[in-house]
Amino acid sequence: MATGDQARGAVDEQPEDGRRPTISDVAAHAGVSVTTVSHVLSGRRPVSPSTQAKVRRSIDALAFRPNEIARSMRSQRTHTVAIVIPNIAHVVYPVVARGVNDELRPLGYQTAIYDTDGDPRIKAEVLQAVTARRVDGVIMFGFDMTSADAAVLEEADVAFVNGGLNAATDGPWDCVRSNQPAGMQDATRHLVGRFGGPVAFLGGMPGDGPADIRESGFRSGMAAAGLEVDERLVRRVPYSWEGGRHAVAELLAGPVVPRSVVCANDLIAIGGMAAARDRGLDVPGDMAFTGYDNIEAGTMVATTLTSVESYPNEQGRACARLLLDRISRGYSGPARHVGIDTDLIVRRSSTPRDDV
Amino acid sequence: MATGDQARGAVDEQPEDGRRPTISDVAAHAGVSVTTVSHVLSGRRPVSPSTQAKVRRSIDALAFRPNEIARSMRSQRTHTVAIVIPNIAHVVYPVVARGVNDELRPLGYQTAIYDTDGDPRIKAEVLQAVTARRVDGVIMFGFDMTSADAAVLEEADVAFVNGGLNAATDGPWDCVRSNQPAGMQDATRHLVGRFGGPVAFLGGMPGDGPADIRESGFRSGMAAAGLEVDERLVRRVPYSWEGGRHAVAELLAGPVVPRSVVCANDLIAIGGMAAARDRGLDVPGDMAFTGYDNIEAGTMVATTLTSVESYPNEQGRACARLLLDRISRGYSGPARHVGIDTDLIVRRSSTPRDDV
DNA sequence: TTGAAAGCGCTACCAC
DNA sequence: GTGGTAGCGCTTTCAA
Repeated sequence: MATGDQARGAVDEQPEDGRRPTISDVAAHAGVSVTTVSHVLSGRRPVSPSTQAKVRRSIDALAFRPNEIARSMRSQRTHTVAIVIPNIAHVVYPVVARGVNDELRPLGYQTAIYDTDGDPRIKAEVLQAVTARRVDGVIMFGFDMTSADAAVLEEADVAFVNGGLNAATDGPWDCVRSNQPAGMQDATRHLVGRFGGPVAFLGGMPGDGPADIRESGFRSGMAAAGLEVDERLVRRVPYSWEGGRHAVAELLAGPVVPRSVVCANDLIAIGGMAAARDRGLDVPGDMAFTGYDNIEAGTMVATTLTSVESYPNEQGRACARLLLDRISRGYSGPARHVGIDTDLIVRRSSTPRDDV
Repeated sequence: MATGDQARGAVDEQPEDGRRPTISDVAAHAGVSVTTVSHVLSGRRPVSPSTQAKVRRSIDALAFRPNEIARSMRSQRTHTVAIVIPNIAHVVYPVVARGVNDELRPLGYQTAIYDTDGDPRIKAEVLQAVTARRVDGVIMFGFDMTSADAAVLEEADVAFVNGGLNAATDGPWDCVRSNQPAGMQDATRHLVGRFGGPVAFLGGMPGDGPADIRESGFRSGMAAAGLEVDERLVRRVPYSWEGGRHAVAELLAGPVVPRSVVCANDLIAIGGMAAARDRGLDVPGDMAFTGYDNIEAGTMVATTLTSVESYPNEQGRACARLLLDRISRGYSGPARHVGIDTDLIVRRSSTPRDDV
């Protein structure tokens, strides 16, 4: 059969000397200049069809792949974007990273994920590493970004976007923020509207996520509903199942038992529901709950959990778009701040039986 | 106060022309040759203390950071390792990535995570990209790696390790495998030993994870326990809560109701338990379950789930170590295959009440 | 103990 | 339509 020609085209004709073929190997093989090879590769200059064909044949024959490092060295572009996050094992960050990747890959950019383990020292190292490696842009997600961080990036002349956690005050750089106060407020009003008070708030520990911002959302939700906050029902606990379980157990032993419990994340809520159930309470009949993050586990528990969805994928995409504006669309205007709205996903933990 | 000197040392004295300082800027500033600067940086050649001091002062003054791209261009090493995974949003992969990172970072390597979205076309692209960017090594995790993949890597002369899914037959390259058959077998024997038959197996869909390998583990567990497999109780369902719920609902409507249910992952098990509970069954009183993966949700459900822990972090670390042997410790011997054992984490779903 | 200079593989400016 | 060649910023001979 006549399989010979095409098949042979892809075969490495070069003596295998361990060295990858370079552009000048191709030029020599095709009998043209490196300039010409470069131009058939880039298409930045017309090359006659016959020469093109020759060159392409040589490229195939030698299995030539341009060395991106050398390319970057000249062009000062790496077509790589770094996303720096505190902890890849945390629920939301992988989804954010996917969003970034989804937006970037079609445009020929690679996304490299860097994990700092929530350690500022490692963050600094990573920042040095990515700037030294000359990535085209950096997405800092889930950090309260400091001016020092920004200075490192600016000095290295690499574009960046900050996303994720709401900072006390956003710096003069591009930001993507989930509208968490509104999310908490929605949850609070929803719960109060359906079940009334007393209302408890189980917040996360400060420094381990957006603790304060969610509490303030709760408070404004209460204000909007015209209710006073009972400070005895406001607790800061670890962002964990155990934290929620413990807190609800304590509330149940306390002077005021809440009718509604607004939780700063789903783990707290799920733990809280478990504690309520352990004491023989019905959820939501005796005590209603909302969570935050809309994790999968919330759909798998006996009483499915009403939760705030913050669309981390979309947050990632938004970061990527802001960054692309700067690194490939030439935007160099003032910093932009984009907000991503949340949605309340209502499930059984806040749905009176009659409504089912 | 005498803060002047140190503070000023870190200040950029160079007129800000937008260009980052290079090694020759430092040389000029210090009044030495670039060679000397290079050697104080690398320590590969003795430099007189006074010269060293001069150079270091200039480095600080100019805030010089060596350009890693240029460095890589000469040295052909990037000190970057890529880990390629099918889906960063899947439970286990982030943990694997952390394991890799934990092992690599102390040695000065960066870990860049690449997500293929489970798409072989994207996998090929990523492989091309990663080799063109000349990473020092690649960890392919969670793929049934093909010889074609291996060929790409080998031709590019980049070291690699395959980890995660058990392939039908491992290729002639370094592999890290979780000992899944033994894990399933343990779970099966555990369940049978405590509750006996009939025993059901709810496996995942082929092509969407290690479906066959887990089923074969189940079968050998049954054989070890001296029980026949009732084929009516062996089902392949999606690796999801809904898949498990549906399957158990069907089993309950069928001719044989299982006493024990071995599930190929935790989602299936949790969904299955929900279905059992919906029909008024007690878990484990009427029907006992085991899962696989030991996800967090398994500790948050009403009846906590017995599950197989496969130590993905350790799998990642093992991959990293094998890779390091090749890229920095000069190992070039034959392919090595390392297995990571699993443990059965016993919880309430398989613990008779008396035992609690 | 120090320097000059030749590249690493590529792009782009100039020339023809 | 095509080619020569000067760098990108660094490391590493070779020479002093």
